[in-house]
Amino acid sequence: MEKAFKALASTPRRRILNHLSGGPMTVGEIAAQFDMAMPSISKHISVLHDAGLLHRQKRGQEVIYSIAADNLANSLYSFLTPFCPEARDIAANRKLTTPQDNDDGTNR
Amino acid sequence: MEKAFKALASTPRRRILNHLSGGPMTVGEIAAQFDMAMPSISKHISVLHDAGLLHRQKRGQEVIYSIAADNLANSLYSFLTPFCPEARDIAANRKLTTPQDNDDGTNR
DNA sequence: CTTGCATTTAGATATTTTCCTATTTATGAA
DNA sequence: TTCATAAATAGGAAAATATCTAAATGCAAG
Repeated sequence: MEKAFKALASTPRRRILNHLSGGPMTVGEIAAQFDMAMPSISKHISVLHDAGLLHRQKRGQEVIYSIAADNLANSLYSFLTPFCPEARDIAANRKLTTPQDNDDGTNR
Repeated sequence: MEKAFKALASTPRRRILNHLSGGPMTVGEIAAQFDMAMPSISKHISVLHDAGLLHRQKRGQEVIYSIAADNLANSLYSFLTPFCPEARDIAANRKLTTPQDNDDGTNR
C-alpha cells in the first residue's frame, strides 16, 4: 500500500491513470499525450506497475498497459475503512461489479 | 486533491491519521507515539491540515487535531470514480452516515 | 545478419522532501 | 511581570525524486 500511495502522489502519474481509464494503451500512445521525454514516462509507468496499479502485456515489440482497477480500489478502500467504515460495504461487493480484471505474469 | 495525495504519500503521516482515528488529540499526544522530534511531527500535521485532511481546534495552549473524514473520503472517492464507477454510490450517500463533521475557522 | 522501431536502463543534475537543532510565539500560572 | 509549557517556525544537512540525454535491449522485417 505504501507503494500505491507513493505512486499516486504524482500529478503525471495520476494523469497517466486517467488516460488509461479510456482503455489499454501502449507506452508510446501514453507518451504522446505528454510533453515529457519518453524515458521519464516509462519510469512513471513502471512506478505505477510496481505499485500493482497497472497490468502489463507485451504484443510484439510494444508493451500495453491497463489499469488494475481492482488493486487501485483495494488500496484506497482498505486505507479509508478505519476512518469511514461504510466504505467497507462497497469494498465487499466490489468484485461483483468491477469491469476489467485480466492478468499477466510478464514481470519484466 | 493534489495536496491530499501528497499528504497521504508519507508513512508517518498515514500513521498520524491512524492514531487520530481513535479520536481528537493534541500535538503532544500524537508526538508521544513517534520516535521523532516534535517539530517534525508538527510539520507532518500541518501538511495534513493544509491538505484539508485534519480539523484544528485550539484549547488554551494546546492544539487539538481530528480527522476531516469527509474530505478524506471525498478526495479518494472522487479520484477513484472514473476507474471504479460503483464508488459513486457510496460517495453519494456518504454524507448521511459519516460521523464527525465539526469545523473550525482557526486557520493558523 | 543488419536495420529500424518501441521500450527500458544508466548516469548526471536540479529540485523537493525529510528531519534535526535552535529559536520564536502563544498561553497559562506563580 | 516572570517563568514554564505547547506548538510552530527558521535554517541547514542528507536523502529521495524527477527529468534529461545517451546508450542498451528486445523484437520484427527485409
